[in-house]
Amino acid sequence: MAASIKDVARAAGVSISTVSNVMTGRRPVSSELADRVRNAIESLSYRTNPIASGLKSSRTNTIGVIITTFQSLFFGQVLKGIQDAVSKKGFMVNVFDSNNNLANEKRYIKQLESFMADGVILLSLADYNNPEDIDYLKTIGELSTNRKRIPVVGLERTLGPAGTDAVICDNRSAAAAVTRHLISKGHRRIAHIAGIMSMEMSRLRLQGYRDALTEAGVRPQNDWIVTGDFTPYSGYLRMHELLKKTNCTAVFAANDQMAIGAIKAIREKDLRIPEDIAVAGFDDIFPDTLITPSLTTIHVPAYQMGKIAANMLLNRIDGIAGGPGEKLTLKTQLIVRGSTDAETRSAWDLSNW
Amino acid sequence: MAASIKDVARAAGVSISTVSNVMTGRRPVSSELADRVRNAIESLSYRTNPIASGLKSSRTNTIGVIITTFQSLFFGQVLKGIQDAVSKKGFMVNVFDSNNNLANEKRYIKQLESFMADGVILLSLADYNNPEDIDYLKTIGELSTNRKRIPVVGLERTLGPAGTDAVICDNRSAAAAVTRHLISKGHRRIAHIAGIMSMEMSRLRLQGYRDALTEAGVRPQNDWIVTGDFTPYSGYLRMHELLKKTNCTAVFAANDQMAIGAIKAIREKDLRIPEDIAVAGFDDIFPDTLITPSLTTIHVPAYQMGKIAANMLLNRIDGIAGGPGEKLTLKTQLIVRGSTDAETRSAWDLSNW
DNA sequence: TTGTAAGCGTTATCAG
DNA sequence: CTGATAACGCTTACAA
Repeated sequence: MAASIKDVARAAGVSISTVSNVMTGRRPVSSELADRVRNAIESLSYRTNPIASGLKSSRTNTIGVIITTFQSLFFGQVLKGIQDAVSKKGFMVNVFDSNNNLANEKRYIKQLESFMADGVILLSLADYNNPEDIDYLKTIGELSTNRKRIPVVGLERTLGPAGTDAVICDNRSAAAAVTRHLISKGHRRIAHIAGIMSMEMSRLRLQGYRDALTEAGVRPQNDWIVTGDFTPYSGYLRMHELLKKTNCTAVFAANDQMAIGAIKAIREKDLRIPEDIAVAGFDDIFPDTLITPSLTTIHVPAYQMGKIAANMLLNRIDGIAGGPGEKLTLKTQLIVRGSTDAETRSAWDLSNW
Repeated sequence: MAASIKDVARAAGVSISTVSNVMTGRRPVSSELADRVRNAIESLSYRTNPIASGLKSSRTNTIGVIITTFQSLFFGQVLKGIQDAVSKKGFMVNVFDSNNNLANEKRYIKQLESFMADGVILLSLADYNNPEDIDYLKTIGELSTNRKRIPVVGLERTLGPAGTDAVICDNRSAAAAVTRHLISKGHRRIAHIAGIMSMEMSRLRLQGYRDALTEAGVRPQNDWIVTGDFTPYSGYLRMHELLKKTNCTAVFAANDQMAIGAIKAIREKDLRIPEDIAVAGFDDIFPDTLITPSLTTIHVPAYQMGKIAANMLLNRIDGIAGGPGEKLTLKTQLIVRGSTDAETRSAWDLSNW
């Protein structure tokens, strides 16, 4: 059985509060007693029991992370960033995969709440254009202001008007940039494979696509816009639809995985990329440079996003950050590769995977 | 503030023990009182506080998972399997990335221990050929038998002679199989890019490679064997070395990521694959079919591995499984693709990522 | 500066 | 079957 604070107190011949004070440093202890306590701690190899401590102080040194799927290279990077940031501070990470299902997300939030997680990083599926979800989002907002105070940081979206922290990237303008790039290559009939539409991120990317087309005097046809679920296979299926219904010369997918699926579909029709159809994605995941042709995309600093989200959260937890929610927008960057520009050749990028 | 058991007891006009008994079902309660309690629970939306409960019962409903890196597609799949298995039972998963560093692994184990995790799934870096690590491995073994009883399941390796549970794949015979395949293609001078040698998995794969060569009457030269760290970049660097030092016509890398790095190096020398040099890997991660040529490999059922490991662990936790450690070996399968066989053409596999 | 003691929300052991 | 009550290991007023 592991030694408890009592054992240490007995061994050092002091009271348990003195031991506690040595451990936490919250109150001064004379150097003589402190030494005795430290010796006892050492020889009993005592460590405070975080469960007991948590019961009293409502602190678990655990943060929850809820993402929509582990099967995403993008979130793998984000998770890594989070882990790196919090593990230095001795926090543990409880990960959950909502599997793109809001019911799961809600369940996990409750679990985290009753588990007294110290904070949550959340990629929410709730939609504040949907009346049904509004209550839930309000609940999330209250988590931060409650007596229990579980700060929440949103990933890739704000969590409602209440204004909790969030770290996002400029989806709309980035989507416009990549669409503009397609236009600059002479394309006019540009299709879009959108992501899950209950996610704001997807709507913003669609919006940016529209912006750029409108700007160029092109009226996007309804036919040009199809909706996937961010998986490669959905990109593949939707692309086959587009090939049947439209005569587009370019397609912009809301993420790289769908773009890669789209490329497969295009290939099956023996069309050349980019000569017959140009393809662009969003995220910049490592397979982009492995495929031929390599994929034009928007680089999103996923690792940084995780790291920053974690640091925002830690600041809230420590009470360093106060006041209203902060929204941090990360810079993205257009990366032109062979799928839109036959001249460009890029080597396999082997770093970071 | 969330309702506590006291609030429920007061609202229902019963004692807290009765409430507890209704919650846990550990002792019978008259239907009348049970109803009153259930109503109170409902209207106060009471959930037992797992922290407090854990303090008393030494149960946290949390399992720890320590892997060597998140940056691996392989472990992403494993994690998904674990998550799927345990979340049904209401367990949370604490993930840690040891970053291929034994010191981190040890630290995380301690953290998990004092956190009273109910169990641990561990891909350990400790080496029981290394005297320094033996004590640590003994500690791991004791974790399961201690008074605290934290069962541990090993991933990809057994955890020492003590014999805790483990789920592995038949690394040695699979490595022999892939090497034999290379031999059957007419290769004699076959190089090997080994993994981190403190990991048993790496040694077994090397062993299998030797087995097959010996069997074919080929004496592997020392030059032919180099050591990487499982990253693509290390495969790239080691392959360049091999190209300089040897005149091998084939290379077997201990995992796919290194194999892909090797392919890049081979390409840079303007050599053809598989005509000039054939390449094979191990794991079967999804990028294998995205690259050209696609990569011959050993399919390891990563998701299953995670799921099975989790179920073994849950059985230990529930006390269903008793007795000595069980070692489960998963079947692997040789997958021949274009990197060793010019005739073979495989399409992009879009499933499961 | 130090010690005593009252909880935190449960579970488990007793009597009743 | 039910209800007091004592732990579990710690933090934190409050007293000394």
